[in-house]
Formats: sequence, structure tokens, C-alpha cells
Amino acid sequence: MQIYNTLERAVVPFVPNDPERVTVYLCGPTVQSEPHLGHGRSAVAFDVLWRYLEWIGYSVVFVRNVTDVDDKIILRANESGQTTAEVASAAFDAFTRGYDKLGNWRPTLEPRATENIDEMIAMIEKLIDRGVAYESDGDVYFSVRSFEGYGKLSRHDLDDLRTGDRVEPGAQKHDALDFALWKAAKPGEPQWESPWGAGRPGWHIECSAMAVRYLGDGFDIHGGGTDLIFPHHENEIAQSEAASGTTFARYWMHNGMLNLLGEKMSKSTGHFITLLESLEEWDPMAVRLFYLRTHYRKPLDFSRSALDDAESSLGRLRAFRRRTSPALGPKAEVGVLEEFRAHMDNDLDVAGALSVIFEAVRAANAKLDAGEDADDLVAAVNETLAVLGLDIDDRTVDDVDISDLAADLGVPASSVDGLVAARNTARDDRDFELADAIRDGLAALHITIEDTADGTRWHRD
RNA sequence: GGCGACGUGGCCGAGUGGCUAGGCAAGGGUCUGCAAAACCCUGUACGCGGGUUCGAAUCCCGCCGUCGCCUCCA
Repeated sequence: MQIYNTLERAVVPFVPNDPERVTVYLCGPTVQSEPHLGHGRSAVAFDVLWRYLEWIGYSVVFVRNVTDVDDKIILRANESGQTTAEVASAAFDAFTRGYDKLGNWRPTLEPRATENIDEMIAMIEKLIDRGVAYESDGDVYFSVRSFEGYGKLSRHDLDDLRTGDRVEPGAQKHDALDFALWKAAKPGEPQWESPWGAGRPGWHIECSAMAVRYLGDGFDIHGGGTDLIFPHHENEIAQSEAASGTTFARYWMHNGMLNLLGEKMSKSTGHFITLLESLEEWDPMAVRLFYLRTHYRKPLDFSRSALDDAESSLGRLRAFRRRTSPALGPKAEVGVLEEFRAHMDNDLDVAGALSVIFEAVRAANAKLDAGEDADDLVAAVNETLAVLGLDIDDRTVDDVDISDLAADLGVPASSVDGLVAARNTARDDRDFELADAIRDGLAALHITIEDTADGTRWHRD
């Protein structure tokens, strides 16, 4: 398999440290408020990476952190009169609900920053011992210029960074480029005891400490959004490698941003569409498909029509499922699997992989129309869709109240099935007026009827 | 100002030198009482200008345009 390594700015062969086991660390959210659609994209992109790695035979340890202490959470807590823990917990639940609905696997581990303070303090102490960090008025800063490789991920030259106008100089810093490892406590803020007095950790140190704690130095893949490349990931590398003297992460993968009206969705500017609302408005699997149709590294534009389009496209797959068996697996058509794999091996060309699936669907439909056996193709479609995490099985249908409809039509039926049976009786009697009235009535309740050679089916649209 | 992406048919979007991606929408057809679903057919695109090559959407140069990062951010 080949993946694009941001560190090298190139698609390169992926060779994990351990030939059987892959370690992945993904930067998770700051749990300050509800997730937006962009968070879902990142989670899905790396969920597919995970599923694919498992499919080609690796066992994966997948860690995604939870940032549950930071300025914004504190701000929100103060505004709402809640504790920071309450704010974080509520937001975390919303993230989990969204991620689950999208069909993502839950991470192997989901460590929280506040549960790893000791590890962070230990790493900071090591950095001070090595002379690359310094304490100043209860704060601790990392001395950026002391780390030779600084800028190797983001390709920034230290002297090109516009330190004057955008980076806060900060009186306690020796150099405007230095960043905080530890912040002295302010009244009313969450705080922990440390060798430098009460305080809380800086943002970057948590990922370094947790990644190394759970995966060890030199783990395989570190992921996140492109917006994290600088400064977050650059700083993670600096502090981790300065502390350990060895490689922090071997491959860096970054997903592209989700844009709204041509601009990046961003929580802080209020320029976003929330994930949970979108998952109400559209089939969650359509949202997933919407993400998947664009390569994970490219910017993706949100639009209602794009989601509608994805939903129609998904409808094709759901219709396919209705006429086939979800159970087939072992005898999948090898040609389809190989083509699928060739695309996925190429830095997760999911869009290309989807084209293989859709071609297989068309071929299988043609065979079924001709009365031929299509089990191999169906099995291949089932298997590959599962690798992409696209669940096209019938959604559970809530009880639909059809009593009013039955009464209006004068049909003695108490269920959808009863109405469908009544319609078929009407059709046998060539009473198409009644038959169509039943169908139209059900359509108004979002129930679509399909008459097939094997009888009449219905489903929720 | 620095660094970096990207510009593909009505729309969305693959494509890492030669072999009609795929999806959605549209038109025509087959099937069906009519639908739904499905299948078949139709649409010849690659920002602009140069160059390399037998051959470029794919490589090189220039230009135009859009976006991202340089500040919290998936």
C-alpha cells in the first residue's frame, strides 16, 4: 500500500514497524461544542484507513485523543455557568453520537488530556533537563530555535514566519516563536499541581504525551486535518523528538478541509453546518458517501445539492441490497476485489474504488435481470462496501401509523403489509384506481412500493 | 510577504504519458396495468498560452483564477 506522507510531500510505500500491527494516532476534537460536518469528514477518512488496513491483514491500534481542557472550554463554561467537565462531557457525547451515526468504528483507545497530566509533566521536565524548554513566571515554554528540525513538516522557514504581526510576542517568552508547554493557573480555571506551580498544560503537549504513552516513540501513522500541520503537528514533532531523541511518528496523513461557500468550515468563526443536524436531514450513509466521493486530501465543498446527489446515489445501493442478499461473503468475485484494492492501495483512492463497486452493481443487476446467478458479484459488493463502512442494509422502520390512511381509503388494514396486500387484491381485480390510491397514500408516508417478479416489496424512502 | 494545494463534460468528482472512471441530473428505448427498481443507448470534457514527446487532462515554463496554512481549528 502507498500513502501520502506529508513529511515527504509524496506518495510513498507504507511499511509499518511491525509487519502485522499498525499504530495510528489521530488528533481528535476539542470538546467545546457540537461537531460540525468537517469533524465528520476527518473521522470518516481515518475510519476508512483503519478498515482498509484491517482488510489487507493488519491489526490496528487506533488512538484518538479528546482535548478536554483548553481556553475555549473554559470560556464556554464561564458563559454557561457549567463546569468545564460538564461542557466537555456534553460535547463529547455529541461527537460520539455523530461519529457512531456515520458508522465509524470506535477507537481502540480514546484518552482524555485531563487523564494524562502526569505524563505531560514528565515530558516537560525532560525537555527542561535537556535545555530546550524554560520556565518563566510559572509558564513553561519550548525553545523553538533549539530544535534543529523545526519546520520540517510544514516546510516553514523560521525566519519567514511573520512573528511580528500574528504570533503574540508574550512578555514571558524568550523568543516570539516559542510556544507554551505549561500555563500558570489563573483564578477559577482548572488546574493541576506541577514543579512550576499550579497550572494546566498547553495544547500541543497532550498529543505528544498520549501518543508516546499509548503507542510508543516511532509509531506508524499520525493523522489530522491539514489545518493542524502548523503549528500543532510541527510543535508535536519538536517537543517529542527533542525529548526522546528519536522519530516521533513515521507517516503523517492529513485530510482536506470541508468548505462552505468556498471557505473552510470553522467552529471559531461560526461558519459551519452542524453534523448532527445534517445527519437528521440526510441519510447518515449519504453523508458518509458524500465524504467518500472526494479524495481525502482534497478540499470538499458542502452544498445541499451535493448531499442530495449523494443520497440519490446511495439509493441505488440500497435498491441493490433490497434485491440481493447481505449475507454473501466468502465467494467474492476476485477481479472486483483486485481492482478495488488497486485503487485503495493508491493512497486511498476511494472515489476510484467506488467506481469499481458501482460497476459491479450494474453488472450484477444485469445478470439478475437476465435470471442469472450473480452471487460472486454481490459478495464482492458486500465485502468492499463494508471496507468503506457503507451500510446499505434496510434501516429499521419506526412503526408507521396507517390507520388514517386505511380509514380514508375504506380499506380494513392495520399495517403497511395489510395495505400492500389490499392493493394487490385490487390489482388482481383490475381496480387500478384503488391500487394507485393505496400506493400514493403510502408514498405520502414516505413508503415506496416496488412490484417485482418475486412479489411486492416496500421500503422507507 | 512566505509556504502549499487546486482548476476536468449540466452538476459532483476519479485520473501520477497512449487503453470511453463512476455518480447525480437530462433525453431516447426495454420491462411494467401505471409506477418503482433495473437494464440498454445518447452526451467526447480536461482554465489560458507556449514547450517536451510519435503521442499530454497527465511532464516542463509562463499567465489567470480559486482555496488553505502562517492565530484557536478536523
